[in-house]
Amino acid sequence: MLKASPLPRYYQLREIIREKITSNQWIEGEPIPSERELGEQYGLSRMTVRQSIMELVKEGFLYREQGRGTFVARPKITQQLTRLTSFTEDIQAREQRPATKVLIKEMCEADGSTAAQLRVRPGQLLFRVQRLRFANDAPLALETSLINFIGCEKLLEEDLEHDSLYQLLETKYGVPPLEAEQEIEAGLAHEDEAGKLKIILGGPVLLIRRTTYTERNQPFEFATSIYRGDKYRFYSRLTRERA
Amino acid sequence: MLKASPLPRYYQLREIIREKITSNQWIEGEPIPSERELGEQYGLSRMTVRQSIMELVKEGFLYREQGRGTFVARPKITQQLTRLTSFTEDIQAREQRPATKVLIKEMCEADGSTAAQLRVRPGQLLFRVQRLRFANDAPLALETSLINFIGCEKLLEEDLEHDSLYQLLETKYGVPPLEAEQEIEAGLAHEDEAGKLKIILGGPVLLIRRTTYTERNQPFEFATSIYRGDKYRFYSRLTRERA
DNA sequence: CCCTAAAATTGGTATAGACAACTACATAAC
DNA sequence: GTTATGTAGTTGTCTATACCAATTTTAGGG
Repeated sequence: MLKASPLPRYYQLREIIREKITSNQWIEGEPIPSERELGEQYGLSRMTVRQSIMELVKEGFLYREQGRGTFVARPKITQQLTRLTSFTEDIQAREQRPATKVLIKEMCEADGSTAAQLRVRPGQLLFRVQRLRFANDAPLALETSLINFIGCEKLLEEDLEHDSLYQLLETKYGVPPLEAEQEIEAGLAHEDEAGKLKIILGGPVLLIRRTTYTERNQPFEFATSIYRGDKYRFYSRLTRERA
Repeated sequence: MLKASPLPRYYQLREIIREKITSNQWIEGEPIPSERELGEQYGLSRMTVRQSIMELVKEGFLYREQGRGTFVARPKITQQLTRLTSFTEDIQAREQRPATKVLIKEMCEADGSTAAQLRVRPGQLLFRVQRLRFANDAPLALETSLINFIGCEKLLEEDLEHDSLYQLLETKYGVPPLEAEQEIEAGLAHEDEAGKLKIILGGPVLLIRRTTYTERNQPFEFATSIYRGDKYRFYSRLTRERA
């Protein structure tokens, strides 16, 4: 029987199952106990067990076949790399060592397109930070973030080379990043970018534009990043409903 | 009261709600009826209504705030462009006109890395098709697919310039594409690719590798695509759990 | 031995109800 | 006027149950 108070039961069971999978206690391709069995084992109703399992199916850890059972899926890269994460978390998930150098940190006025993305009026004061990002001491990306929320000017005081911006926003400012929309395209490094990323002029780069949302579906960040094409891959997972 | 027989009730209600949103009957930022209200309206229990709503939340059509209600989200590009789709469906969602020219269609033997991806032994006979993909009559991508399933050699007889491969696999061959894992990186066009895509040598391109899975988590396709960097953007949506 | 039919098992859908956590608003107390 | 407090309404969690659909297993019959 799982304890009731701190975290929801379906959450606790989900993490227990996730642990069984990642620690290889439950073997790839093999069935896990049925919903009814798990319910009995942990003293939970079938619907609660079901919620735990369905979330892990959506994340790609399990797959189900009606009438057959629930099975452990082959480990996938995307299980680790498709959550909304900060640069720090992303690079650590890739088992590299992240580092950051702040190039610009200032307040600036929103131009037309930025204002539209962040749903503010043009001219609104935004916090702007440009950071050069490193992985294992090699420059990997040049990232420019424009951030808007009430009190965002306090970010000027923060040490963004050693503290994670997303961490600060979530814990100290009450602006948890919950969702993001990204677009990715291929481009060539211009002179300034090539110099900062230490690649040749015209080298391949990934251009990423991200709008990040917090509670109430409110966009608070619009970020433009340039990643070295030879050192960074982007991963994604797609699903389709059956007919 | 929704009818019982053909499709699940939560599915019917989900599509009703989706329609209310896309037709602007329910307004962006405004609350939709509560779970209990919807249940009463359509003769459904609260948990059934909840399932419909939760799926639309995951797709980005709605967002919820505990204690406040469920609200219509601002329309997002990713609502249309992050499902696992065929090239045809993808280009149509972007409101362009797709076309295809088949360059190679043959059976070939799996090399080591392909065999690992598709979980077969090296030397296994695979169906291989290379297609040049067009949007609005301009070349957009060069795509090479390696496909493995029992009877895949029958694909040699198919007209892959006018029929959708995924459509055929799902309806005629019993191999529905259900999930895919992709990796994306930036590169430069080589001579052969530049010629076929009608871009200059060294132009920016997106390199996409996709492994596609069908029932029982079985990989059946490994595809490598080269997209023109100046004409194609890739979209994705990321989410994060709250702390 | 093989084939068929029935039974058991599994996930899929759906219901009804309960309480908790949270928000907004009205009301009362200060 | 301002601050508590209560109340109603909302989503979040959880239970217990029932039946359906698909598959596997078992039992039986040839």
